[in-house]
Amino acid sequence: MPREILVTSALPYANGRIHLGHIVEHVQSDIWVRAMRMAGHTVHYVCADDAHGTSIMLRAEKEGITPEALIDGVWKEHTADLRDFGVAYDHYSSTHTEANRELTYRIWRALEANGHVESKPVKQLFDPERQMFLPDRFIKGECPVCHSKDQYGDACEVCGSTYNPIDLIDPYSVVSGAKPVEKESLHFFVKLADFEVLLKTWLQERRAAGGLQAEVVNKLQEWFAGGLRSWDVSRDAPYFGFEIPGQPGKYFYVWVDAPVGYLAAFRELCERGSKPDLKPADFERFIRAGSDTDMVHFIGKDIIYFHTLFWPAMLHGAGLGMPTAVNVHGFLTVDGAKMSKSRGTFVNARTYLDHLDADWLRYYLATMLGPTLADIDLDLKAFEERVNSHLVGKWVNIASRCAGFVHKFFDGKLADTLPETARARYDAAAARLEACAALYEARDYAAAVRLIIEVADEANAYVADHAPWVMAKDESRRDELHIVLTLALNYFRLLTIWLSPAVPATATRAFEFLDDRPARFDAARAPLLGHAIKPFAPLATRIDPNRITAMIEASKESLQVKSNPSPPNSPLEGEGSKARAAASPSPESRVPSPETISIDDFARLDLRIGKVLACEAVDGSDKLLRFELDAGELGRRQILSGIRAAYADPSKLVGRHVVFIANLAPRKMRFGVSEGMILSAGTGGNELFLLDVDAGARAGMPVK
RNA sequence: GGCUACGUAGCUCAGCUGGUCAGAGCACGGCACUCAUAAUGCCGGGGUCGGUGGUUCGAGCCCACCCGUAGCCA
Repeated sequence: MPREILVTSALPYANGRIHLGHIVEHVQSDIWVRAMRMAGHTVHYVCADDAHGTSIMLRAEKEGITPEALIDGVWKEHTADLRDFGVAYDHYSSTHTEANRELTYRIWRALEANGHVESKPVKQLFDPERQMFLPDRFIKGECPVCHSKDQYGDACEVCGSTYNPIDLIDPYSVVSGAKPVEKESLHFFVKLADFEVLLKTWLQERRAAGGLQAEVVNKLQEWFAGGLRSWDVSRDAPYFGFEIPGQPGKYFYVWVDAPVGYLAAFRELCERGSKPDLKPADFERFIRAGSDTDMVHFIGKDIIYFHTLFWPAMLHGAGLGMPTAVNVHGFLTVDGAKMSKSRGTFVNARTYLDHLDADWLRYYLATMLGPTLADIDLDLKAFEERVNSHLVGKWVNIASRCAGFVHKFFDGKLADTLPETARARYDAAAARLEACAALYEARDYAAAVRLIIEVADEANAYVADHAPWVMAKDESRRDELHIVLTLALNYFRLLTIWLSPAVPATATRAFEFLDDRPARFDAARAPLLGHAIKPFAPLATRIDPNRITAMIEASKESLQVKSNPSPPNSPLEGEGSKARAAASPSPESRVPSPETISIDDFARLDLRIGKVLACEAVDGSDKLLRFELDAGELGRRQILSGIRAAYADPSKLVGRHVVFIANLAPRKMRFGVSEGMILSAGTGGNELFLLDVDAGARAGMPVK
């Protein structure tokens, strides 16, 4: 039964660029939308920039422009990035629109009228210089637990503890540097507890219907167990956002109007009349309670809370329909680790596009994406191999190896009919791939692609078994040859149809070659016969690994911010590891080893693993860094180490493991006692590299 | 700290309600083929399914504990 579905992706924040983490989500939803359309459903696909909040206000100020100018520029960039990744929104709006203001007000007034709003005074830190309340992330100070300096107001990055910004020692405003003062102000709250029963019912019902993943519901049970607190939805001026009606100086917290932005974008789409199947009146039909249309959200696991508690509660409280599904995905890691600016694995969408093809990443992501919220890893080597092998070696290769014969011997035309055995073969493959429709719908793209590639293997084996290049030499076998080529190219068409949601641009080129434009999965049921194809041109090229390397290099943020006219091979300028490797002496030319020592001599050294708890430059010294190490059973160690020239940003070292000598006699220095020595490789100066240890090692472990 | 996931061949992952479940792809080795973007086909080596106990006639699959990883704690 065809459905009418409104699909959204989480709104990217207008205070930053689109990066590969965002792309996972937009590609996931885009593939879903394309697949659902090909299955015959009517889908409306919208998104928007999330344009409000303190961060945007302050950044605009810093750049000396209005917030409107800032978000306008970012919008242009975001939409171009997404478009070039093949993500085809019907409409991409912004939360800073009149449509959104109206809808936000409408929902708010309904919540108020239904008695779901309360107000009470709240004490918060206030910047007396800037005359503004400070969000947690805009206050820094010393951690009340481990006493690390310069920690944010919500949590300590060194010891991981969470606290209230009021508990920070010596807090200061990130905005002005002033010492914040406590100040009271009236805040407005949505009484979430009013919706507890409703939400529990909704969650169970959605879970049963497949609209929510079991893991998500589990997660939410925790929050229910703790009781639902009222949700603080107001912020005081100055704030870039919508003023609360009837409350001058009070603004809606950005998380109120952000999800409403889904609906506002959809309303704009309805009113714009750009889609023949959508009229202005459809808006109310979609959003009303009890609508038979669907609303499906795609989000990351970090914002589950907002979309499964606040958002449905707001909608219901305002008398509107709740979401049909909230599909949650995990985070993207690169080469098994969190994206890192210094390693160059924090890649902006545009940087990727400057070096690589969008469909390559879309394909790789499709092979990794499943219905769970497991994180997905972009393994750069696997990415290269899989794209080259699957896309070029298996899929496109089928067309590439057959096209020449068809043009040479048959004037570019496929056979008019397939004999029974060949037809049976086609039908079996087509029937097998129909399972992909359900897999796409269930967001198990990885399973769908696995199936498709299995059939591609089958197709290549078929070609190899029938060896058209042998038949081609025998004029009496022309008909036989024609059949083999026709079936092989129909395999190719079949695969292309099912692959097209994942790799739309490449599929479009493939269909141009076939001179065929199937819009539905249904088209795969009947093979293409008696049909002329176009000359073959390469549909997809292999990934040159150098381009991946170039992309990573381009993404590296120099650790050394200040421009230091250093030698070209400075390790701090974009790593330069290859340059160093090339410059290092060959094994043959190595300096002769110093005299040998006995195992006992070595045993005298107590080498240990230490975890860096804190690291900072020592005031008054231009060489020293002060380390605080977790040495496991040995407790904590303070070590002063002269490697500052090589590690300009000591905070980046916090959390990593180092190797140090634990039984070196403590040494009193001008800046304190150093209890050991941290090992690093290199010749000194800025040519120093801390030793690393493989994952699994723990603080305090002996090194032997 | 509490909670929630996850931990299967070198790499990325499949393994449905416990009973050919020890698998696939890539990588690697050998052979074949030469139509094709050195693409394709066939064969092969490789894992005590994180660890330890337990439930069961039988456990990657269920339970407990431990270790490791990730995330969440409004």
